[in-house]
Amino acid sequence: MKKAVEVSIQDVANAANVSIATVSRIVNNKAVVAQATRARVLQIVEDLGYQPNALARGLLSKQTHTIGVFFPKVSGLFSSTILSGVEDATESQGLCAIVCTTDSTDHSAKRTLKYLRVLAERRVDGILFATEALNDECYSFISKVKIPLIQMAIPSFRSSVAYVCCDDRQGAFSAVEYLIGRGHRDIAILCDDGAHPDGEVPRAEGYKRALKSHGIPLRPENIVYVPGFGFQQGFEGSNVLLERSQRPTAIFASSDEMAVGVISAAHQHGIRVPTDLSVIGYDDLQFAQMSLPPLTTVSQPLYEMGQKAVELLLSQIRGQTQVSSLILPHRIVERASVKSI
Amino acid sequence: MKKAVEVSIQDVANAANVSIATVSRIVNNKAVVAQATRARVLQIVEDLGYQPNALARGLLSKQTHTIGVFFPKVSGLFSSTILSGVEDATESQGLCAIVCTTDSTDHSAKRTLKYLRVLAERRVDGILFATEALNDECYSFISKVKIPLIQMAIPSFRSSVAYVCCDDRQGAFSAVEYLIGRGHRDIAILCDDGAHPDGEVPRAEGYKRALKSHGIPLRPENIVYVPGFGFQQGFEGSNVLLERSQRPTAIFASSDEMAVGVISAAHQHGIRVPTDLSVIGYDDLQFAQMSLPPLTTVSQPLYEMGQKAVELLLSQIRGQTQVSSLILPHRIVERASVKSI
DNA sequence: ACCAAAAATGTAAAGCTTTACAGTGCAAGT
DNA sequence: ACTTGCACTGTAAAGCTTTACATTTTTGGT
Repeated sequence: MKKAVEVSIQDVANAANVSIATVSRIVNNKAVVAQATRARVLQIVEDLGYQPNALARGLLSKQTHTIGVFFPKVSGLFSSTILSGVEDATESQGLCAIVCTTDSTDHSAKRTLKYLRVLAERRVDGILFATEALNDECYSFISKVKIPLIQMAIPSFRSSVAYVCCDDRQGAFSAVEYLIGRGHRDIAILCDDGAHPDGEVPRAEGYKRALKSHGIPLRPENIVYVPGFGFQQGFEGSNVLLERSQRPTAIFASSDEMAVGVISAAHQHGIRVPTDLSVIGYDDLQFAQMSLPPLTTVSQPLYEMGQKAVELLLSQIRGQTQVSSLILPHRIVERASVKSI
Repeated sequence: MKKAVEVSIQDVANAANVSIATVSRIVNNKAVVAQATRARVLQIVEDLGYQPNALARGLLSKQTHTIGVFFPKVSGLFSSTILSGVEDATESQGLCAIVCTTDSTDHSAKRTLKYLRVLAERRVDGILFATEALNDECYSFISKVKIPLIQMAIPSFRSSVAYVCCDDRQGAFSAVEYLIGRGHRDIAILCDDGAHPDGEVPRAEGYKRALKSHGIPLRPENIVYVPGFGFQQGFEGSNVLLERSQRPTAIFASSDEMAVGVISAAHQHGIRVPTDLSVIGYDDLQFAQMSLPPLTTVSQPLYEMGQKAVELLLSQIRGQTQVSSLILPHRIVERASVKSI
């Protein structure tokens, strides 16, 4: 489908009996032009429905006002909340955001690399990378083509790439300390075994520290690793905990989804939450309020994270200079899934 | 930040001692070139890290391989599931998707119009519009600039714009019929009062028809309109139903979110679901499985909807000819929130 | 009325591709 | 040896802007 009539700056210039330079100046409000001319040209722009061609502009200015945003998957509240922040920020800054999904099952990062190539060809101004540590091949590509990059929701172990996230260790620490403050001593944790950039599991670390700092001995069987952050993982992972003779009084789940998995499993075992078992989640996604009982959880400011990431990226794009990372504060939001004992 | 070294086709041509035409031919695999030349040039492309400039390409070809995707908001499972389908389809077709949020509270559609202008300047190949009926100003803009357009998840009342969605009336009919089949007679519906393109509320229509076709008299107080599809609306809207002396035995909620709102409200009233009250939802979002009890609901293939919409859009882009709309099938997925009586 | 300076406008190049058309060189047919 | 045709490769235009620089017009001072 050939676009019907592409009206160009030349057409406007002809119709107005001026040169294209003048039209350009008027459209971009750049230099001073005579009032009369301006009015006339503007009228013609209107009549003809002239739309400056962003491609030609970008070709010249070497700026596309476009960024790419990567998520492992986009169909989930975690990603989409971040994306929402990103989109609001880009919109208000006059940028466009291209969504890219990395497909975390694809270990060779083929899809990511393909996207990266495409974005490089499109000369995007920058890239936001969420949740997943960047593999080496991808990273070296990005640094070769010199596209500004910010990581979101996960710290970067490469000093050359800035990030914005929360301190998971601290968040976990707070969560466990909260439980301890409510009188719990036998506390289990459900966490993802996914490899963190540092090779550790920060939420498990925070858990251990909280216990230690309160002089509570660590029962190794209270730490259960599961493959992922989903409902299913929470459900299955908690079964082993719930079937134990000496059941923990509280479970710290590494995500809200897992937490509601735990609640479902408990329900199936006839264990009441929070009467018989306390549960605390992580993230504070929308459905934390919607669960029964409403979930007490560690709130991460995901929306702001998206916004801030755009700001950081922008200052990197404009400033050239390496920008510093940002650790956003978490906080506990108390609802009804934890009982004091 | 000026991009450091933009290596162009000319650079490659120089390094290889050929003309840019030859390089272009090789890079695009267009015409036949000598084996030796091809190899040499390819090597140099590699060495120099040449990336063809998509802007220049687009300028010439008048195709950007980019589409814009509009949602009222993106931070919710409904939108993000559709988006996921869209993204998968675009990725596999070598397109990029720009996400645009319309901000449904903005009745003048200022944000939408701004985005539309931006997308027009970028010469996107097409536009996908989800969930909301296009207002007249936006529509006339789109048709003026002749950008192919497909609507998703909501039928269009303009014959010139094709759409892909489910039949809500039918879906509601199925839901209510399902309840009737389980012995329910006193069935309430909770639905959004938002203006539909046709000015009717299709899910309420389906509800009425189902009742009628089974000879069940309609109790007007069993239809409650609420402003929106959220948890809160479900919660509050159901209160009036639950506090009635003669409580309905089943509630059909127009969305899963509303349905879990209903369940929460019921819980607060000491009413057990499904023992004392049956609830059926709509959409089958991720948390329908996660609720307690797991939610029986009308499943809409949102992911496929996104995929199909891309296909439709693409055939409109390529084919020029007006494409036909698509009604996707819904189905009931039975979980545990409805009891037979 | 004339000149300098200021204001307004025009010219042309550059930015990077693709592609129609025009070569060039060589093998094969006569 | 000459022509034909083929396989390759090069030239240049076009696509749409922005902008440095050049040119024209206007203004205002004397």
